[in-house]
Amino acid sequence: MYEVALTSREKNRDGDPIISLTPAVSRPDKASGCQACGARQKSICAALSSGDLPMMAAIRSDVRFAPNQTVFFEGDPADSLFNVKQGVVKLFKLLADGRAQITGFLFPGDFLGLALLNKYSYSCEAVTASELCRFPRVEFERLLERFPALEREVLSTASNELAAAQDQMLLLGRKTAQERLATFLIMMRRRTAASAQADTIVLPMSRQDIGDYLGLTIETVSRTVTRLRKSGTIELPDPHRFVIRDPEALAALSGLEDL
Amino acid sequence: MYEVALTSREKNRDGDPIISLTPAVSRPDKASGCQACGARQKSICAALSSGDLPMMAAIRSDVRFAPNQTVFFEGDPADSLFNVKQGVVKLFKLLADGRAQITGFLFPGDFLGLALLNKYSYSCEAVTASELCRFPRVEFERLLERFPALEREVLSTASNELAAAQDQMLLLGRKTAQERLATFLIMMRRRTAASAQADTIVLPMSRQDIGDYLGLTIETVSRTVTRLRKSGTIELPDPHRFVIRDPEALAALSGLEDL
DNA sequence: CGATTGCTTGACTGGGTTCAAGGCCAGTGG
DNA sequence: CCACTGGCCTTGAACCCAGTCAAGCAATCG
Repeated sequence: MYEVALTSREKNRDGDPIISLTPAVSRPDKASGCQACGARQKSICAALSSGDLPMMAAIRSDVRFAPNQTVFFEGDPADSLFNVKQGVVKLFKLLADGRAQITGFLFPGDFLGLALLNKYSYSCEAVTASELCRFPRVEFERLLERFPALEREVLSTASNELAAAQDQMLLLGRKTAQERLATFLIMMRRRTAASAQADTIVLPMSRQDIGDYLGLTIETVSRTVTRLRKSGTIELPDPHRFVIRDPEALAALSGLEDL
Repeated sequence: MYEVALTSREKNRDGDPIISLTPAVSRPDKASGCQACGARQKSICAALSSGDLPMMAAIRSDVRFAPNQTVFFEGDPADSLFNVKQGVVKLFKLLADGRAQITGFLFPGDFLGLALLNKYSYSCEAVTASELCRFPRVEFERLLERFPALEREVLSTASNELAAAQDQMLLLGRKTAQERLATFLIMMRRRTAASAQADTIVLPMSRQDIGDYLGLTIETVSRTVTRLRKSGTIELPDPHRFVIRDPEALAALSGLEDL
């Protein structure tokens, strides 16, 4: 098993050479079809009919990652695209001195790997133990040509991400710490919606990750969480479990229209 | 002619109803073909062969906008897509209290209008007198279905914008004022590259716009410009004309790898 | 001309960062 | 079983970068 204890941030600080590790736990699994995939309905694969699914199954394989393990680094040759099947992964960019900006957290069903010039323009790391469905780029592009509905779906996904990115720019450029955290909690609640306990959201990422996503330090995240807690807007059974006591108050703080 | 003196920011602050104005100066111009279009080579239209161009020409029309005139507002029905032919336009989002975040400046050849749920998720306003090439959404989508190369090009454009958006998130979340401005100048230089005077860049937008793009106030923009000027990195023949005296120093300040 | 608009500059403030310490908990080893 | 350790989170105190408030200047325009 590879040494994966260091985060990419620390690697960068120490000036170690940045080398993409092959997955520590990899289970090529082409045999298993896509029918049984739990993420299928939520992912781009939904664009294909059951009859066409085997075409996709033929080129895919499963890869697993331990928490904090790197999927790929910014600058790596972008020869794969992925669908998240299980777990949570993060996309991020680094500055030379180690400052990090997480550009997104990806959940089951989310798609990643669009790239230009055949280089990834961001790094990807597992937040929790994760399972990704991998497609070699060349074969995937052949699939896009063959199935316009799939390409349409990818374009739709990209448009979605673009809109989310613009929201995030508004957050990073103009919102206060409290507005950022409130917005974040509401967005996470939307993603987890339709679960049994709609108002309890479990955030598997660390305070550092939340800070790197919201453009804040861990201290500010912690203090702001405390403030929301003391005001009665949220409750914290444990540091990763957020119970939203007053959704309206949270929405009012977030600068968003609705929940 | 319509009253267009108020900016959208002021409109919002004053609580006026937000209504999309029809272009003050509109010249439907379907007759003119696309062959003579100066923006053609730089835009998505380049994906179509000369033989297929008339299909596109048949559905397009020209619209002109005066400086500060609104092309569309966030929330408007997204029934058009546009290509910038001349001038500069900005895309932006507003918070309820008037805080604004510009998510992008668009130059000739740039494409805009991708939207979900048939609503624009951002507003668009002319920075300078501009001419846009307009496509009705429904017809444009038929074109996408008919010409896979065009759809591929749109997807490529969206990927590009996504990468740019991620860079901007890094800037807004983690860079200092000086790093933001240096990055901005370098990006603008790249866009204007290959012109006669490569190191003189003309920025038509106001300090307010630059601030709204970089997540800063006009005062901070102004002070930072002054600092770069006094350090000899840049020179300012006039407030909108930036001469880059020391590109390497600027790159070093920006946190970017190259110019 | 005076008035307005856009940019700059100065003085002061404050929200968020930095630096530092302490608490909590799970894992480990004596 | 308990001391020790390290990771993660929280809290406090001091600081600082960018924001706020205010004034002044140059160019444009009615």
